[in-house]
Amino acid sequence: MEKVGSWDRKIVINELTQGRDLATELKNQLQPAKSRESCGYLVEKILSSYDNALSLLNCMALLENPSQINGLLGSASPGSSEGSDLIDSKNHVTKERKTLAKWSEQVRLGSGTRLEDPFDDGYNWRKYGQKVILRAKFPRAYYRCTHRNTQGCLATKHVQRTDEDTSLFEVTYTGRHSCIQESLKQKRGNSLMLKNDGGEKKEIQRHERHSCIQESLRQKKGNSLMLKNDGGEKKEIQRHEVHQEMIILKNETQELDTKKEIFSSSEFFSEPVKESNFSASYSFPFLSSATSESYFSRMNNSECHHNLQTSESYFTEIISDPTSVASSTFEDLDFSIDPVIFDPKFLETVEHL
DNA sequence: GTGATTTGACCTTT
DNA sequence: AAAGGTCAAATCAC
Repeated sequence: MEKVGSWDRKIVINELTQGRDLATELKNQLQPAKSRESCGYLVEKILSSYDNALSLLNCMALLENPSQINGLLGSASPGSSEGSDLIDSKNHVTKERKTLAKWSEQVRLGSGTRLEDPFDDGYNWRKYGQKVILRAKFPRAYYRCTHRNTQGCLATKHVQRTDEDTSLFEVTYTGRHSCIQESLKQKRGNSLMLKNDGGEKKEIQRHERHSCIQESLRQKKGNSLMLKNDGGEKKEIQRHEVHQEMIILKNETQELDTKKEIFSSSEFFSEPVKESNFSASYSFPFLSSATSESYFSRMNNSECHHNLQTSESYFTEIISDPTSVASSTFEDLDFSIDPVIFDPKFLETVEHL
């Protein structure tokens, strides 16, 4: 456990460091009054970093004290663990609503705008319910993220048409997205393509690049990737440089330099509508279609993976194979992680989710 | 056939 | 206990 703690600590330190850096960047953005959208994106990233750090700290506390796991995962009694998922008598999962991030905004339906347009916030939502609200003329519609099952994203929202102004809608969001959205990249442009062994392409959004690269790196067995600018000039990044991208695992200053070199801040945080002058074509021969979906379906209800945008697959591999932890997963990395022995009761609990 | 929506029932929160 | 929130079977759309 001790080793896991020190390993996770690196991730937490990195998340907090990233949050600080993003806050600094936001500060710089605010000075010349840059676009609202880029500022909003930065805020989102900052909050996400802090969420990740806090979620990790919660998980670490659990791993260090497995006796808490019953309270977290199995008990239906409210208030057993802050922000945790709970399982009710019918094995349903409910979230303690009061502990989730919640905010609302008002959206006006302009003339010529289709009804669904104001709610197209770039994320994919799936309607899961509608409810008549007391003293409200119009029913409230409930949506959750389409990627709830596949990526374990717990973001939800509800949309309520206001009584006074029928063109005005109040949209209340609960929980931030921990998923990678397909639609956002189309809206904002500056996408890049990932190609796997079979030639199957996967497009990723500009702001998703870093996490996506990290995800690809986690899949191991890669030697290089290619960057190509508008002039067709290619730049190959070798595997040892790729490792520098893994700020999640190695919190060193040189990797920040590498990141800046690939995605210079001016381009990375530029106006979303502008096309990037540095389109990238990545080829990851090691990018497989393997996902942690089976894990998500089992771990879907655990705070341990919620919001762990950058480390969920680590937990996946650690937990899914207790007999060969770490050494196989990270065999090509520049560091080693000592094997971890999990409490069998913990693994049993996870299996039953 | 697959994925999204509808809707009544059930659960949680206050 | 009432109201809000979620689930899941039935239904719809493609």
